[in-house]
Amino acid sequence: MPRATISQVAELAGVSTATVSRALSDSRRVSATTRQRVQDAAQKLGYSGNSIASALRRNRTDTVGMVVPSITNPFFTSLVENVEHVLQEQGRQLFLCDSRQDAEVEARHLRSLLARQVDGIIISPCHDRHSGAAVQAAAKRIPLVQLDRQVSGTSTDWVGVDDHEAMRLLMEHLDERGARSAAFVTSTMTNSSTQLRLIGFRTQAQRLGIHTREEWIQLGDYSVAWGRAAGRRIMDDTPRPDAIVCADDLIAIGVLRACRDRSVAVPDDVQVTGYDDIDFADFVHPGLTTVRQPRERIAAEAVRLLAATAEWGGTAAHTALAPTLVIRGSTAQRARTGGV
Amino acid sequence: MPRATISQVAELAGVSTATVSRALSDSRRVSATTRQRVQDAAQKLGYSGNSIASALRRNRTDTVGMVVPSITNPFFTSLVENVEHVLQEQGRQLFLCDSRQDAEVEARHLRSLLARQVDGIIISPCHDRHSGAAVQAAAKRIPLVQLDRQVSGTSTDWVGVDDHEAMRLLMEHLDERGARSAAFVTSTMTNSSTQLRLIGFRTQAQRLGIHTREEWIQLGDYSVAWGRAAGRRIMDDTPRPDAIVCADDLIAIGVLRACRDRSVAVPDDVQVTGYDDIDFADFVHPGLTTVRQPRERIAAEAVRLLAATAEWGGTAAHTALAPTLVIRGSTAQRARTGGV
DNA sequence: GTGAAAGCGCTAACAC
DNA sequence: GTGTTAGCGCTTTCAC
Repeated sequence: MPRATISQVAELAGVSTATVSRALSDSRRVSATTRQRVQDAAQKLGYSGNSIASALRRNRTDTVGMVVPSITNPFFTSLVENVEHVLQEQGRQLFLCDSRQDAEVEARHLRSLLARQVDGIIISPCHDRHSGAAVQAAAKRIPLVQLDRQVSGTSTDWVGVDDHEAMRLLMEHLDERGARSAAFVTSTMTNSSTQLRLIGFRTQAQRLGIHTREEWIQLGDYSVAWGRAAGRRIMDDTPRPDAIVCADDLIAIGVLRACRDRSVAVPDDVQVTGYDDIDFADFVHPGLTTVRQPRERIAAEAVRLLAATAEWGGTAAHTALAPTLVIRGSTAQRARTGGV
Repeated sequence: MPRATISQVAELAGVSTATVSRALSDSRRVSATTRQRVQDAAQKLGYSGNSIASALRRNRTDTVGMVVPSITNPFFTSLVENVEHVLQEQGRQLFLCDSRQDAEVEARHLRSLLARQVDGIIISPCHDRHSGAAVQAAAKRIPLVQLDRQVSGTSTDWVGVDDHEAMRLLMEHLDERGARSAAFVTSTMTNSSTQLRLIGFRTQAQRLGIHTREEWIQLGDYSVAWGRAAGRRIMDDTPRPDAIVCADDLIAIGVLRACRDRSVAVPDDVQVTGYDDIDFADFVHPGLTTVRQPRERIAAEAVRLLAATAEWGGTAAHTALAPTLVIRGSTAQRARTGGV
C-alpha cells in the first residue's frame, strides 16, 4: 500500500501543502479550524509523514549515530540504553552500530552514518590507532564525541571516567585490605582506556609498595572466557598474588570462576576486583568489588557535547568523570578475630 | 564544512550528474576513462554521497528497523548482534530501538521507523495485546516480522523457538533426574512466549506426574533480581520443590543466587533450569542447565522472511525452530552410589 | 556512452 | 493565516 503524501492530505483538506506542513508541525500559527480539518484528513488517510523528504529539505535528520566495539558487552549496552533514553526525550533517534572490535567494520559504519546524514556521532573507538583516520574524517564533517575510549592524537570531544583515579581507589582499597602483591588481567593494549588502566595499576602498585611481576600482567580480551583462562594461568604457573585486579567486570567474573576451578577461596586466599560495575557484578558470588562508572552521566554529557559542538564548533572538551568504589565480598574484610 | 554534492563532482570531472551517478554506482556501463575521472574527482572532493536524497528518489533506504523490549537483556542483544551481522553482509543497516517494555514507547518507535522509510521491521513486541494496534498498522505498510514473541491475533510473519517442545525437553530431563515436584518462576503473562512456556510447564508436569502447586508459580519479570526474590520466597514460604524451572536464564541465575543465600545445595537439594542459553549460563556455578535457542538461525530467518514478504506479499509464515537442551551442573546427576 | 530534464515529498521564503 | 514557488541531492527515463 503506497503511503499517503502531504499533497493528498492537502487536497482532501482543501488547503495547500504548505498549510498542511504548518498545521502538522505547528511551526507557525494556523487557524484552529484549518488545523482540525488537516488533522482529520491526515487521520483519514493514515498519513504519517516522510522524514526522508523532510530531512533532505531541512538538512537534518534528528538522528544520532552511535558506534560501540561490542553490543554484547553489558557496559556498552548500558551506555547505549542511557544515550537512547536521553535522545528520546529530545525526540531524536539513535542509529546503533556494532563495530565488532574491527576497525574496518567501524570505518564502514562511520561512512554509512555520514552518508545517512546523522546530526552527530557518538563513538567508542575500537582501536587507538587503526580507528584514527575514520574518526577524524567523520569529526571533520559533523559533531562527534568519543566515549570511554579515545583515539590517540584526535582533537574531538571525549567523555569518560578518570581511569587514573579509578585505579587509585581500587589499589588503595586493596592496600588497606592487606594485599602486598597483585596481578593485573586485561585486554591487549589496543585502546586508550585499557592503557590508562594498566599504567594506573603500575603507578599505584609502585606508590603503595605492592609487589607485582611481569607474568602477572595478562593481556587477552574483555570476556569472561579470557578472565577464566588468565586466572587459571596465574594460579597454576606462578606464586599466587594476594590480589587479582581486572580491567573490567567480565574478566573479573572469569577470574572468580577460575578461583573456584582451582579451589582458591575469595577473598581469603586471593582478593579480586573488577571495573565498570555491570549488573552482574552484584549477582556473582562473592559479590564483585569494582569501580562504578557514572553511566547516566556519561550518556547525558555525550549528548550535551554533541549539541555544544554543533553550536560552538572546534574547541574540544575532554570530560573525565569521577568513578566511585563499590565494595563487595570479593575483597571483604577477613573475619575479625574474636568477632561474632 | 559543507558536504560535496554530486554536481560538484560532475563539474570537476567535466561530465553530467547522471554520469557521475552511474559511474559511482556502476549501474550502467560507463567508459573506463570517464569512470576513472569521476572517481578521482570524487576522491579529491571527499564526496561521500547523500543517502537521504538517494533514498527519497529510489524510495528505499536499505535500512531495517528492529525493536526489542530490552537492550540490556543478553538474549535480545544476541539476537540484535546476529541480525546486524546478516544485514551487514547485504550492505544494509540496522535501526535499533529499545521499547523498554513500554507499549507506548514501542508505538512511537514504530511510527518513527515508518516515517523514516525503513524497508522492513523486525520486532519482538513487548505486550501481547497493547502492542497489537501499532504492530498491525506497521505491518500494513511494510514488511514486518515478529521475533520470539508475537502479538495475539496478528497475521504477520513470525519466527521463534518452539516453546512447547522446549518445555518438553526440560521437563523430561528433570523427570529423568528424579524430580517429582517443580516450581515455575516467570514474568507476568504479558506476552505470548511467556504464556506458552507456562502452559508447556503445566502440561508436561501433568503428563509426567510431576507435582506442582499454585504458590510455586511465581510471576514477576525477566531479571536476576526477580529470580532471587522469587527463589527466596519459594524456599521460605512453602515446602521446597525438587526443581525450580525458570522462564529465562536471568531468572534462573537469580534463583541460583537465592539458593546460595539460603544454603540450599544445587543440584543436590534442588535442581534449577533456565531458558535461552545466554553466555552467562555457562559461567555461573553450578553451570545452568537450559534450552538453547538457535539465535543465528532465528536472525537469518527473520531477515529472509522480510525479503519474502516484500516479494510475495500477504501470506504470512510462522517459523518455529527446534530448541536444544544444554545440560550443565544445575541438574547434574547425583553422584552414583559406589561410583569412582 | 553520455546528457537533459523531470521529480521523489517535503519545507521555507516570500507574497498577499 | 494561507497560497505560490523554488528547490534539497539524487536517480532515471528518454533522447541522441
